[in-house]
Amino acid sequence: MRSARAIREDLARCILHLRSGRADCRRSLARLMRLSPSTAGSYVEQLLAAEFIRETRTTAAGRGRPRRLLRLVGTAGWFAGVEFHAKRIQVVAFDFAGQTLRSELAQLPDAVTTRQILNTIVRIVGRFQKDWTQPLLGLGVGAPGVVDPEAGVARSYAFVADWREVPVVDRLQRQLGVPVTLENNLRATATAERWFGAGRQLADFVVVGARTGFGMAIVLGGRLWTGSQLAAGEVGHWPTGTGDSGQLHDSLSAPAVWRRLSGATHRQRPPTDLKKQLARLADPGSPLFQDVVSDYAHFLTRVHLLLDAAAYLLHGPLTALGPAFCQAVVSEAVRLAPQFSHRPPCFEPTLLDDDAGAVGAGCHAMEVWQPQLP
Amino acid sequence: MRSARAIREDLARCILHLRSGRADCRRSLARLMRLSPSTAGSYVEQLLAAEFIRETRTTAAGRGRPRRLLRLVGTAGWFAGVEFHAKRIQVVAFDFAGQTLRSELAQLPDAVTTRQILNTIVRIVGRFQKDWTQPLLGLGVGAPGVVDPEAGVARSYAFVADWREVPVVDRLQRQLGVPVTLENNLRATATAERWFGAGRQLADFVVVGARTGFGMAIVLGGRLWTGSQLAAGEVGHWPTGTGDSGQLHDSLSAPAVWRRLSGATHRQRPPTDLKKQLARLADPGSPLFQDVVSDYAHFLTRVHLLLDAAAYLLHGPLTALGPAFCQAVVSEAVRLAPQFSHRPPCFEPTLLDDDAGAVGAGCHAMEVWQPQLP
DNA sequence: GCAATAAAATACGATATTGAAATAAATCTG
DNA sequence: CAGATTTATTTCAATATCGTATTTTATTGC
Repeated sequence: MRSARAIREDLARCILHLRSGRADCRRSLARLMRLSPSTAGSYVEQLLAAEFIRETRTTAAGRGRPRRLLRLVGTAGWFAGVEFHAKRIQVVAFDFAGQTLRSELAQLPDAVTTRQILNTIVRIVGRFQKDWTQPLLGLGVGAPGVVDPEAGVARSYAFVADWREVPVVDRLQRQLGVPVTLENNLRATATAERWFGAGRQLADFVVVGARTGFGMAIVLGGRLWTGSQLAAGEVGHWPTGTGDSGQLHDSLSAPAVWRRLSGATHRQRPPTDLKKQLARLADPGSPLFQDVVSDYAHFLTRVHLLLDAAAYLLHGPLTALGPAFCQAVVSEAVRLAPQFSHRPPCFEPTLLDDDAGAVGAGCHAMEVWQPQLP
Repeated sequence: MRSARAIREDLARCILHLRSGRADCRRSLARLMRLSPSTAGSYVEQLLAAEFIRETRTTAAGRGRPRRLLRLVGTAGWFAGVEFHAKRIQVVAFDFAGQTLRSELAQLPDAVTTRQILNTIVRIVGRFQKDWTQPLLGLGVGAPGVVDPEAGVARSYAFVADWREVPVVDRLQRQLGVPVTLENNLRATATAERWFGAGRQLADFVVVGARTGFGMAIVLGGRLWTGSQLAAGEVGHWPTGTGDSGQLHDSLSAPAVWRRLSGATHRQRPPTDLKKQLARLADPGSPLFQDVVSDYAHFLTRVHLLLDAAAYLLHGPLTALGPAFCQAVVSEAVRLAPQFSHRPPCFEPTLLDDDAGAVGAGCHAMEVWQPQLP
């Protein structure tokens, strides 16, 4: 016999493999999970009985007996994902099969409070719940700043005054009555990449997040690395140059790049349509542009020499600078570290939308969900 | 039923837990491996029958029934570990319980060839084998340069002319008739830290290797990170400053630091007793010393902001500069990144000896070994 | 000294997973 | 088109692991 918990875990893993497309029939499940074909068959039978999955047609591709394709039943339930920062809150919902159902973006008032943020989450998700007859299976939250996923507590975030030691999971779980997971928003973005973006093919990659600040989320061997003090990827504080003048935040964040390209002063606020403005300012020939490229290349070179990840995915407004920007950065990196020439680092703008953080947060909820069987 | 392979793996894990001291009785084994008490008992019974472990006395610590302590039988066999670079080769042997049996250091001739290196390994290990009646259970090799552990092939190493695509594992396995593992020598050092050094308590740490070159080995979540192109930790190629002048090799490696402290020119060869010379040159008050400290602090700050590892362990001749050096680096790092002040990065000289690389290589062999039961 | 308490190890029936062989369903081959 | 080949699934007896209850062996308190 095996513990009921272990079996639930295995069944949940089956579902994750089917949802990701890594497996699509009994045999591929068996191969992926190192199970015997008979065990995979028995698991599938249970999941079929519980109506979590359904057998679609059998497709004959190639020689032997065709596979009996398995697909998740979308109507078995849905997951919600929330991501926010001081100014706005993004909520998405997708069904059991991973299909997006809804997406909602709400602006937050100036000087927003912790209370207001949590209430907004509850209100929007509650509305989704009311509009949907199927059960909400889990909610994932991607919060800015320092976040402790294990404890379910958001530790700190500079841009919301009273956001300190917020027991997000406890609070939302109580109010919504569903399992809640918490993760840093940039790391949630990395999870979205792993499920729906370039990370589907990659075991290890880095998300480079250039927004208000500048940070990184690191996935190595398929696992999100949060750091021993929950502070991995805080490269925005890297000192620039050898002196102790500024930090990378001041030169590589989205507002900083906008200022550098537009010639705006530090006092000028970045425009609300930052992406559009950046797209307009992108001129690969200009020395200002090349300065930015050079700084990014120095950064990329160092990170790639240290981590040797398979890909570096750029998120945030700077994607508006286009693939030419990333290509220029890679070229410059190869110049800085000639040994890269053999296989240059893969630094690319993300293919995901702006709701990637919310989607990724929902993915976290999806990853921890487990079926409850009779 | 379970596959014989899966059971062998579980039994091997039992032995690793017992050797590391994480477990010392049936119950603690069950807890660590998430087994039922009865299963743990049955495993222990098998290992006792095969004489891999032995029951020592029962110690009563605390209330309830005292644990029946389990210990590995040292005479069940032994492991060998080899580490080398262009100039010397280090071989160690330790028994099944992890006790060091022998250690041998051999100098290599100038312009040494691949053939000579492999022959030397075979000769020394063969001699060990002849002197020892118990069976050699595995040999681990820690090779310099780029190494592919999965393929068992050493890809390249600049300082041995014909060291390119060397099938180390194949070759040695054939000649010695025992399982052979291969790893980069600095990463092997990290494995030694994990088994016998500061890494015993740590799930994630970084080995900073300042020798002829300057590099890092990264352990995250207990797993050695080799990089997607086998090139993780090659920070020696980091460009220094924002210009494109030199790289960290030129300022942080052991010979470089010796030159900086002693005022020697680039043409002067570092002395053979580098450690002694460095110990003599260590003067925390001197501006030369503080320059080195500053450069190390810049490096540590960046790495710690990126990785947030629990510890950074300095290996190589620079340990002769004493703990004062590391403390100075940490102080300077805290000055560069004030957010560290709350919990400064742990940067310390290793407590292991110079044979750490060889020991770690042997640990790799130990980790992959599996019992063969009737 | 004798219950009460506590922790570790063992006993044993129940059962989930396994390996090997059988079966199923397609393509390929001559 | 029949048989060989290939791949996927199912069958079924064998058994390793589990959960629970029980036993063992110590300390503690009265």
